[in-house]
Amino acid sequence: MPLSLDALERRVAGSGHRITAPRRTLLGSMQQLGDHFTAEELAAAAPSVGRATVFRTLRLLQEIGTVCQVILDDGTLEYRLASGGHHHHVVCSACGAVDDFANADIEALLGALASLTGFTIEAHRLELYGRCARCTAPLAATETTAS
Amino acid sequence: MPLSLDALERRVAGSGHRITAPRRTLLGSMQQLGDHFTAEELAAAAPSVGRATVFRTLRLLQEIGTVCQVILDDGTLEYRLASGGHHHHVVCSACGAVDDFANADIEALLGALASLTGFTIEAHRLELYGRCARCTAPLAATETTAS
DNA sequence: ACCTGATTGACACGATGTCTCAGTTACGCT
DNA sequence: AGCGTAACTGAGACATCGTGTCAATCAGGT
Repeated sequence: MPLSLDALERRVAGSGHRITAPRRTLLGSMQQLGDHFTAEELAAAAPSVGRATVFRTLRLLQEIGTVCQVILDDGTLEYRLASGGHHHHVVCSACGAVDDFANADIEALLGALASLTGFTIEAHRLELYGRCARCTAPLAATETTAS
Repeated sequence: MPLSLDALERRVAGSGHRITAPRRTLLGSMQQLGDHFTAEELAAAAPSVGRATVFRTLRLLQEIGTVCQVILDDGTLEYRLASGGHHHHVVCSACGAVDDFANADIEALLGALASLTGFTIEAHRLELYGRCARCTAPLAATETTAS
């Protein structure tokens, strides 16, 4: 749990938005849901909050950089409390774990791609899919463990 | 127009699927729609084909690698006749142009990221957003691009 | 305590895609 | 050429995910 509820609330307040009971509830639920969650899971975890508010709050938190989207392998969306700053995701296709990473090499590569394509790159998405260390190991040893 | 209708049909047939009138219609419409199109545009361009079939065919063509998805900046999906093979997209946020590119450096970088994250990378998505050469030029004249 | 705009919940709506199912069709086989 | 069968199709109901509307409520500066 890298971010306290307090810190999250301060981020909301600091961005010029109000701290309300539903928002507090949602922030708390997000922490309890852990690493990553769908909008639906969040709505289910906070039944006292209206669906529209769940989506509105998710959008707000994305705008202020407190939450980020993860696009899964199959194209579905999950959300995740962001540690902050620009980063990318690695998603384990076996256990669903999501990790962040930021890599200067990628940003450098984008510069090269800019001249290659003639585009001025303004933004990008990069998502990696694979198996995390924990899920790779048992697979190599005995193929029975998984799924 | 790199791929003839014939070539497209042969790809479908070659993958063990039938050539039917709706599929032929859709392939033709895709070519006429040009570079990239939404499912809805395709459905509108081929009104004789049922909506379900449009989506089914898009899925089929994705599976056999004839069509690929482009995730736009705002998260919406477009489709595109794939030149084939693994590649990435650059999307112009001004005119909507979509370009492909494949880059060995990226694949190399993924190897480095694998050891960095401990993941075994199996797949990835990379989409770039920016302005194509044509859209960058007039902008540079009037206003200096930043960020 | 008061004011006022931000926020909310309920629900209708919209966009995008899938499922079902009875009817049709491609195409390998004879 | 004719047949049989599994693949395919269209129509429309349904599922999922998210947004718009609007009257009621609330946070937080004064």
